[in-house]
Amino acid sequence: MQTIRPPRARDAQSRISPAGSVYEAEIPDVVIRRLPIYVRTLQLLIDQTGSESVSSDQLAEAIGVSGAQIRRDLSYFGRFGKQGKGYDARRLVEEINRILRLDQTWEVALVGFGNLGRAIAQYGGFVPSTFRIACIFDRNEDRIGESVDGIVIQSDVDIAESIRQLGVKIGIIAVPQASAQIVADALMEGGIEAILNYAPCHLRTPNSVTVRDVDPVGAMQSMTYYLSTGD
Amino acid sequence: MQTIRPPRARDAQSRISPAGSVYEAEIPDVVIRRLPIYVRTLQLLIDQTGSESVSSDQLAEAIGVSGAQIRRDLSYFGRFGKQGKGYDARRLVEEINRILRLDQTWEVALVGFGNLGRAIAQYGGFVPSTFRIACIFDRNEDRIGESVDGIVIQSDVDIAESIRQLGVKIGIIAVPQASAQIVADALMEGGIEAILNYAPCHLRTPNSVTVRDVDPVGAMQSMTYYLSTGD
DNA sequence: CCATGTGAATGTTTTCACAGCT
DNA sequence: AGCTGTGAAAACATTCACATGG
Repeated sequence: MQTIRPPRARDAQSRISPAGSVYEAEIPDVVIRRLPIYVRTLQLLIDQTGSESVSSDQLAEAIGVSGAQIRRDLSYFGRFGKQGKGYDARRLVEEINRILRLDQTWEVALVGFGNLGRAIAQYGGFVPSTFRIACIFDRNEDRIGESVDGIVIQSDVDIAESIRQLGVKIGIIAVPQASAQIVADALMEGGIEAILNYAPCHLRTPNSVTVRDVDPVGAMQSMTYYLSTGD
Repeated sequence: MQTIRPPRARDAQSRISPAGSVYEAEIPDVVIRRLPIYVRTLQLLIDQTGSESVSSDQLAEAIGVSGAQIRRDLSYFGRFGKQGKGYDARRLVEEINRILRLDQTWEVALVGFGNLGRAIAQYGGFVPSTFRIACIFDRNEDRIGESVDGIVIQSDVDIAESIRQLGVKIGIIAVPQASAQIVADALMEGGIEAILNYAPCHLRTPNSVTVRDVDPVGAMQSMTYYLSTGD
């Protein structure tokens, strides 16, 4: 997934400088995007090796980045390590989850219940149940009324009202390109703040809405550039 | 899709400097990753507005980037525009497709035929049939032998031999994290050159193999950082 | 005029390298 | 001795702004 318009960090953390004055620390979005990988890999290291303590270089090695990058990234948020020792793995997981606000459950609206939408709904991978699909919408009459896991599929006409009612802040767009902007507009009308966009197109949204594009086809199409000639 | 280890451009284009000496123009991977979006959006503009000619600013506006970026990106590969006029949309599509080597069909190996793998196999979105799933593998006895679109699902034991036989260069990993590296190793043993990785982990590969990670969960987990407080 | 293509400037991200703490 | 946290440097990416040419 490669977002072309990089959403910038709004909602900047404020920090106190040594001199005591308050300044805004604008945390790069590229850093925010890496944090989930740190959490996931820390969890893996805990489960596999049972290690309590992890150094930035150990974590870096497992992820395939540099230790300096991890230290720099974490330094945006505070000081979590012990010199000479490393990081307490379990505590670091908690800290990052707190930073990312993954220490609570978020309800999600899924729009589009075709092949892709169905796969997303069935997917168990939103693992520690941080995310819960609270409502599903489709425009297809045949699908409306059908229910999955106790969730009745609603008409896309109800998107705005329904998500506002439920207070859902995160939406997943799994509809064809032609309807994606219309769906995005409806979600925004309902007060959405974040969109995971599977449609292969750019969504027009204000800066207050975070968008992440999931684009496996684009990823494939860019890899062919590097393939060897001569076959 | 967010690759953390950015694969660097190998296989650099060589160009002739004005003075006549040959130098390597290393094209940034971030540029390569944008090209599919340019093609896709150009196609959209052609279909929707029927415009023959497109300026960098028009294309940029449709994508949500700057015109300068598009001009700079294209300049890595040549001079495709007409001053005062813009780009011939149809020709630019062809040129970029040629650069990306999307002017041919690529056979793909899919590993993992669970929920996700099935969704990928059924997915019609590898649209202009640039990619064709040539073989599918799974480790589950029950699934082996099953056939989809005339493709018989094979045992994962056969990965290396089978893809070498067929000359497949692109693999899709749609297996759980625990098996992902094993599958990647098998694919590499069979001579794979590019991997689209849906497993939420870092794959250890030599630089000669391009990897793109597809990570919708990570994308979601990073968006929560920006959600409004207060409820 | 209009819009490309590109040096130069600017902005962003990563890495280096080491003082300082355990 | 080992590893963090971070200034400073380097590498990388984007934007500015304009000469150039249809």
